[in-house]
Amino acid sequence: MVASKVLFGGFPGYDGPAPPRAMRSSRGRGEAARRQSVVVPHKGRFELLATVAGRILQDTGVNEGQDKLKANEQESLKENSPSEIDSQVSSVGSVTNHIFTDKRQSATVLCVAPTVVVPGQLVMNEEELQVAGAKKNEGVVGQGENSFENFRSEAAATLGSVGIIGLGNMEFELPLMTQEKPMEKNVISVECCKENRGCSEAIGEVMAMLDGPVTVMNEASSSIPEFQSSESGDFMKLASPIYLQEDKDEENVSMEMEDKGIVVNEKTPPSVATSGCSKFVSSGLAEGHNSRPMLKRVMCKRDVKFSRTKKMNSSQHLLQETMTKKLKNSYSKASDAQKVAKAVKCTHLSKTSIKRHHTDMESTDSGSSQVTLSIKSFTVPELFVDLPESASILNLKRAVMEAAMNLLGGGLRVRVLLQGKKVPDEGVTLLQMGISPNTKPESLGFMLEPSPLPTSSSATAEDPLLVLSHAASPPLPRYANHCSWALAAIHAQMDTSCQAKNELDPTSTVTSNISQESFEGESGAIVLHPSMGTGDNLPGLALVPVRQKMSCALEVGKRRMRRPFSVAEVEALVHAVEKLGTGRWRDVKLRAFDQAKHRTYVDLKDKWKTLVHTARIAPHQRRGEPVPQELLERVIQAHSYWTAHAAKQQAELDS
DNA sequence: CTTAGGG
DNA sequence: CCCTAAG
Repeated sequence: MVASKVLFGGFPGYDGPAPPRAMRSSRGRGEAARRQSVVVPHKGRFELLATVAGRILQDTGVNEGQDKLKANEQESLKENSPSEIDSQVSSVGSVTNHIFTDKRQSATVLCVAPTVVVPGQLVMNEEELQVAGAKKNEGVVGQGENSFENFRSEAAATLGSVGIIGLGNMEFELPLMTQEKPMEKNVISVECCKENRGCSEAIGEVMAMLDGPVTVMNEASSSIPEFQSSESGDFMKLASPIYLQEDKDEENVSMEMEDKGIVVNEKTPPSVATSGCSKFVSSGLAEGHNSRPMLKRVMCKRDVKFSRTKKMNSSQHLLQETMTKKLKNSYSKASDAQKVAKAVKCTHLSKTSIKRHHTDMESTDSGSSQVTLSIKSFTVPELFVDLPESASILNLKRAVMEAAMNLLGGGLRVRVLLQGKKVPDEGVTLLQMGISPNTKPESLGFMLEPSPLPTSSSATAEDPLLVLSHAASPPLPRYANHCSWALAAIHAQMDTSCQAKNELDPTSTVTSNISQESFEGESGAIVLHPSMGTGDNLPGLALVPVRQKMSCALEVGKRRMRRPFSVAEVEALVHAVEKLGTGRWRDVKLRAFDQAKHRTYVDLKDKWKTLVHTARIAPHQRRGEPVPQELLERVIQAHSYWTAHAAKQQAELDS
């Protein structure tokens, strides 16, 4: 009696990191340095950019066009050797914790099946998916050493026309932390094919949890009413096509994604025992060895609602604009709707929890208790990319990729946090650290920090920290693809969320604060927040700006990301300077950029300097987003005025 | 911490 | 944007 489980890891029904906190005072950078180093002290979530990084390094590519699919595939087949990024990963104590190793791929792959798999980025609707899937047989989770690749290939072959499995579509369970009920609240799991319980019931349960219709298909991609039990254990592949809901409003550019369907943690997830999952995996692995496990697909219809917000003052960031515009444009064009879907899908994918089942652990049972950890979410530092609107999607992807790689720069490493504090001694065992099966999940956390060493040198050391270095990954070619997309999507979504709140008119003297959220992102990261915990109205996967040390850490030695001033910001700056003069940048900051955490008064001062310069040079010599002549003239005016009239006692005028 | 400027 | 001397 093989008990299969369907783990809906991809549907953020979990609790996410703590919600964003209030902002701190708005004083220069000093604060950044003082920021707390708490990453996700909350649910012990594994906020891990490493995840992304890992995916970047090893994941499959997302294809823009079906035609590129094969090319990418081949490319990946020959050049992609997951082992390159083999996990230098920790072996905290006796627990070996590989994250991106090919060795355990067999185990990993098997986990793929029971995980929510959102096939590709191009899936637009069920029909399409079905059609695509009907062309060939369902991809089957492979076995053996190359299972991952096999799966990937097969999935690609199967879902080729609809893209390839994307980021975060797999579940990984990191056997690092002890959790009595690791899955609880985090993964929707359904007992399938268990004893008298029919799969149909399981599906029904899933449907109930997802609050949406679920179509179960067999290998022939034909819908089957009931999920049949298989002796070798069933593997269900869950796809959740995202539907777009057309919105008439053409004016609004910003969009807000609202995927209610993703909020599933409301419902009480069926209790699941880790062991059960492991068993499932292991059993599946064992049995699937000789007989390829059936891969079935369950499609869960989901609606992604796009609600546009009102005005969108010239956006704060170029990418923001570009992205939104792209989205908008594509949105308007029926034929391009897919692009939107792509972005959405990516976002969706990125939100997918990443867990991993570590079957090897089973045998480690030498007296000590098993410690299992499941990664539910990860944090991705903010990325900014500038692109002209004329840039192609590919350009965008590459740019994002570059940004991501740049971010990863010197490498990142994972730091274990126990009760909010870094665990310095990496040789200590979990037991010694008090990480036992009874440890409260929330007491354990992780954070990313820049690798102290320039590159991967630390990898050689026994440094149990996971070190990710882009040195190990050939840049764009194949990893770039979908990961960049995912990141881009993340950013895009974040942007939209910002805009949603940015209803203030920068020109307004009093309320010329630029969108809080958008600027707050400076603090560093956005957390893919599976679900804020409650309310169905809450976007299941809100991106939560998080202020954390990590961002600081990542900033170490690195030049700050370039964030061109938007016209709106320039406007705000000019307005403020007109009023305060050119010698009180602190006040200007407070007055017009109080919420823009990433704009220091020095930045404003510098910007003013460049503005003055810009205003003086010939228009054709200017670069970047063109600043309205009107503004430039005001710059000249204000500049000359204030240089003449020493900053009198204008102090009263402000306040 | 702020300013003011050069790099 | 960064770096820094100065105040």
